[in-house]
Order: sequence, then C-alpha cells, then structure tokens
Amino acid sequence: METIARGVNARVRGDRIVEAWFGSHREPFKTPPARQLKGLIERRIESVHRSGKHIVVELGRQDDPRRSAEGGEISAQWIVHLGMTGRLLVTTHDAAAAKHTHARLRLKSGRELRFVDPRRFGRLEFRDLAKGTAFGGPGAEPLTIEGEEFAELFRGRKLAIKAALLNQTLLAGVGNIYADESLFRAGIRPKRRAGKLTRVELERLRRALKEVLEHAIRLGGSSVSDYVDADGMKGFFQLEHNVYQRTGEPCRKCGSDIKKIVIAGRSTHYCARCQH
DNA sequence: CATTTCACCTGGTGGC
DNA sequence: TGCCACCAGGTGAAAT
Repeated sequence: METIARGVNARVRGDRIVEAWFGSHREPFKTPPARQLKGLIERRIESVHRSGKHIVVELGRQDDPRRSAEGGEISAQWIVHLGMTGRLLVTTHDAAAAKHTHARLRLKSGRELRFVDPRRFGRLEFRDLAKGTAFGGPGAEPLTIEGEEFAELFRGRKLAIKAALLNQTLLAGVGNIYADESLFRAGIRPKRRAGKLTRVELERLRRALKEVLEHAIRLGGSSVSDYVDADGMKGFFQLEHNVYQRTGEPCRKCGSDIKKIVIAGRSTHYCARCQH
C-alpha cells in the first residue's frame, strides 16, 4: 500500500479531477457512486498517502478553483481500500479499460486514475470534511509505534499472536504476508497466545515487524515504473520472503521444512525449528 | 466484551 | 479439453 500510494502520489499530485465515472456494481461503493461523483468533480488532488491499508487521496476545495490551484487546504478525501485484488492505476484517459474497472477519474493533465478490482473486496469512500471527520482508524501504525504501547496492545489477550497482528483495530496495516514474515524474523510461533509473550519477545516482534515492512517498502519502491500495478511486488515476494507460501520448502536458516497451518481462517506459514 | 467462523467475489492452478 | 476442488495480498457480520 505504501509503495502504491507513493507511486500514485508522484503521478497525480497537483492534478485536477475533471470527470468521474463509476461502474454499476452494488459493491465496492461505501459511499453511493452518485455522491462520490458529485464530490470528486473539480477538485485538486493535494496529495496521496497511506493510512493502515487504506490509500487516502487528499482533495482541495470545490468552490474556489483559483485558490486551490495553488494547493494547501484539504476539504475532502477519497479513500481507497484495495481488498485482495484491487489495483489503482494511473493511465492516459484513452487507454483501454481493464476488465473489472469500477471507477475512472479523468484528470486535467489527460491522465486517468482507475480502480480495478476483480473480486470486489475493495472499497471506495468519499468524505466531505465540512460535514464529517477525516479518515482515521483506531489501529496503531506499526512503523512508528514504540515498545511500551506495542506491549500494551497484547496484554491479557488469549488469541494467537498471528490473529492479533492481523487485527486492524490493534495495529493498522499488517496483512497475512507481513504477519508471517515478522513472526519468523522474531523467532515466535504464530499460535502462541498474544498475552503470554514476554516483554523481550514482544520487543523482538515489534522490531522484526518494522524491519520487514521497511525492507518491503524499499524493494517495492524501486520497482515502480510508468504505471502502478502489482508487477513489482511479485519480484519482492518471490525473492525475499522466508516462510510465506513456502510450504514444504527448506527454511533458509535451518533447512527444515516450512509448515502451513490455519489461524483466524488465514493460511499461516512458519518454521517449527526456528520459531518457539 | 473477546474471539472465531464464514460469506462475500473472480480467477488461476492442478488433479483426474 | 473439460470439470471440479481448492486456494488467494481482507474484512465485517453473525455465531459462540
């Protein structure tokens, strides 16, 4: 998400939305498409960034094009969640639309911001900040959270640490890959009860999570080219992950077989010899 | 309240 | 080639 947000930001920041189109599926519209269309039109894109797993497009005022041409004030937000298969693409406005394109925002520059999502698990939301609050979930940011607060998240919890890591109201932005990879790096078994981890283990986990995420962002960031899609991510995943989707393959540290189990309905990969 | 299960979707893969 | 079971970067409602 971080890589995608940066890529999109670099391509659309400062541009203006001149036309919007939404597909007719009932999903993935958290805000009715007609309201999104009305709200998005004629706004300047001030910036694009990531918050947890959401991509937030910050938008300027609608009623004063001259003032917002210079940028600055945020008065609305377009919030994109990509679900499992969502893509945010920046194309030219005349490029052929991919199958499962649900939203197209035509920009003044001739570019187009598109939302494509085959499985429709993604969500699109529009927020008018004059009428409501800015986007922000309860979950802490894994990249910046400090030791004390991190440990407090898991105190007294009986669920598996893997399940706790995936809970977006505790930590925002940790998905299945990074949960497995950070637990491997920290040497902790995914089934361990969150509340029973020692303070030392929790600190190892916090650092491992941060390092894994930073490493992923570095590699993903280097692979973005003229448009934004998942191609670059494939390279990272194949080359760098230690346990995720490596069931039966030898552990890169000790050589024993990587195991696969199910926790919280999600496939979970770990090394029984390196993780305790 | 905390935790787990399952439906929501389409597409790709591998077995027969 | 066709058919089918199974799996997939996530979440949130319903059940326990």
